[in-house]
Parts: sequence; structure tokens; C-alpha cells
Amino acid sequence: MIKFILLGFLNYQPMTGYQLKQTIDQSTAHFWHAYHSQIYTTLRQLEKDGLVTSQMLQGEGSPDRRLYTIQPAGQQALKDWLDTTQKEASPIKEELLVRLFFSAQRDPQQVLTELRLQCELHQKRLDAYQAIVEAMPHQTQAHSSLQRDQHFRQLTLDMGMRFETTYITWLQDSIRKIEAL
Amino acid sequence: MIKFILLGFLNYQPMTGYQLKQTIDQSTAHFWHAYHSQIYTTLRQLEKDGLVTSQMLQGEGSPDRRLYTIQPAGQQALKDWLDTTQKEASPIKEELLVRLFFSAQRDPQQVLTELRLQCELHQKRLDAYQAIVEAMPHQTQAHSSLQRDQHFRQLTLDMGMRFETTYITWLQDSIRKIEAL
DNA sequence: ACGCGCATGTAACGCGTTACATGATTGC
DNA sequence: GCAATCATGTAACGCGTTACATGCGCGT
Repeated sequence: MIKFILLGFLNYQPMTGYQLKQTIDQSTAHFWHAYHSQIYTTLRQLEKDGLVTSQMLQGEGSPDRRLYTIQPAGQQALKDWLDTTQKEASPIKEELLVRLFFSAQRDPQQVLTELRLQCELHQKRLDAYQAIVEAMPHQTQAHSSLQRDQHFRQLTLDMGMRFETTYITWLQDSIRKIEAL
Repeated sequence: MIKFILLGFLNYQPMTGYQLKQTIDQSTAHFWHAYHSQIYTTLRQLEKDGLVTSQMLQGEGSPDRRLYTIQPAGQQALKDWLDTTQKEASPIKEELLVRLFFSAQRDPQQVLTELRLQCELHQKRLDAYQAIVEAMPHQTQAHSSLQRDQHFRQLTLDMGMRFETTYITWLQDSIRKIEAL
């Protein structure tokens, strides 16, 4: 999966592993994050497979950086992946729900503390999304290709905000229900 | 993770691997699923670690079944895990959002087909949750311990329904937005 | 005779996570 | 002088997924 995220970003412009990590952290990390270790190893793998090439940049002063450039084979691999319609709904893995499912024997106060903390964490996430939306240059007229990209990215951001809002509301309702026990 | 789900169920009663698989499929699979291969290997691991014990049952006719029983050490491990408050929000891994993020170059009709399919899939999930709620014995008065369990399970089901509802609405809105391009 | 459900397992692989590791520059 | 940021990587591990593999009983 991370393979296609890397190809997806490299399809816009050549980048280094570090830049890719930064870019991911500020965008797709909201629905798919990656550790730098995985990014560097996957980039090497992509190079071995001929989907990208790399060249060293001798930064004056700063450490050497390896700039990765997508190759036609890489663009094709990306296109093939995007053209293969996803036929399943993504599986959900929510640890909190597992914990809650088995929480009947727990001290209710402890459960409440946990849910209130989650509430704060998800509120922070929502705030972060809000900040991105506000920082977003709502370009009245720019390159239509960039605008098109922006449009699709906004859809994912929209989902993120809806999801967090739903999550927070559910947490608040759940807290109330448990308090009422 | 699956380790604690298994301990969680075995904490109610001894079960075989197959029964655990069935139970998970009908309950926690909505937020954490497992393949039978993982269940069997994890059960063996738990036995090796002394958290559960197993005994063979010679079923007349049907194949041999291995019944797993939780041990005090297993109950303690479960309790310790539940008592350790989760301090992070669970990371999200939604492949569809990754795909959408990089879908600006794709044929819009193809994207729409994909989103419409997702809409159906999530509607099916929602219907499945609804069926569980309706099949749920809304016991006016039963053992308070069972009722307590039921209560917490209902919270997770509630989240599942809210999530799917949000997802479907977002999909419908996104479809409309893409159609308007 | 064939397929499905019951029932159990192993093996290999892939992906993601955590930890280990290095070294330079910039700002306080 | 020290911490943070830039920048890159390796190694080991754990978990989850896919595929392979077996064999019985029941219904059509």
C-alpha cells in the first residue's frame, strides 16, 4: 500500500525519502501513515524493481540526500493499481471498540476516563483537519489540474472531519450512557 | 490484539477454535476480524504461555475438537490489558481514501463506479448491523451481569452503525460532487 | 458423485512496527 | 554545551494474510 502512496507523490515531482515522509505526515497520514524506516526500505525496493530511479544530491553542508524520480514503469504500476476497482469495503480495526466490547467487568470510572481521553484526542484530530481546511488556499482560479487534485484531496479531508465528528458525538453519548448506569 | 479477543471470549466460557472463529465473525469482526489460521496459532501460543489449557473432545462421528479453557494467568493478562488505558487514538487505514486522494488523473466514470460500489457494500454492512440489533433480545430483566455485557456490546454496535451511516452519506455527497465536475 | 459445513492445522510471505544506529547543522 | 531538526539507513520482530492441506458427515 505504502508503495502506491510513494508512487502517487513521486508522480507529481521527484522527492527524497525525507520529503516524502513530511508530505505523508501532512496529508495521507490521516488515513494511512508510515514510519520513515518503511519509506526508505520501500523506496529502495521500488528502485530495485525499476519503478523509480535515484540520484545523490551533495547538499552543501547538510547531509547527502537521495532524490527519487518516478519511471514510466512506476507510472504504469500506479495507473494499474488505480484502475483496479476496490471490490471490498476496507476492514475496520478499532482497538477502542475491542476494549469497550470486553469492558463490562471493568471499573466504570476507569472506562470513563479512557473515553474522555479519547474524546480529547479525536477533538485534536478534528482541530488539525479544520486548520488544514483554513490554511487551504481556496484558489478562485488556478491551474485546472491542480484544482482537480485539490478537489479530490478535499473529499478525503471531508471524510476525515465527518468521521471524527461522528466519533466524538458517539463518545459523548457513550460517556453519558455509562454514567447513567 | 487477537490474543486479547480470544482471552476475552474464553473468559466467559471454554470454547474451541472453531467456535471462537464463529463468535468473532458474528461480533467483534465488525471492528476486528481474524482468519482461522491466526486463531488456531494464537491459541497454541496462549497454551504455550500458560494463559489457557486445552483438552481434546472426541466427538462421536464429527472430527476431534480442542476445547480451550482460560487459566488464572490468562484472566490476569486480560485484566492487565484492559486496565492499561489506551493513550492514542487508533490509526485509520482506509484504502479507499488513499485511492481517492490520487484519483484526479483517473477517468471520473471509473471513480464514480467505484464509489457507488462502496456505497452498496457499506449499505450491506449497515443492514447487517440493523439485523443484529433487531435480533437482539431486549431482555426486560435478566441477569444484571449479562445485561451489563449487552450494554457495552451495544455501544460498539452503535458506533458501527453511526460510522457506516456517515460513510454512506459522505459517499453520496462525494458522488454528487464528482458528477458536478 | 459432488459440494458444503464442520473442524483443524502448517508454511510462507508481506507489511508494518520498534529499536538500534549515525552524523551534520542550527538555534538557544 | 545541548537539544532539536535534518537526513538516512539496518535489523529484528510481530502480526496478519494467503495458500496449502486434510478428512469426516450430511444432504441432494
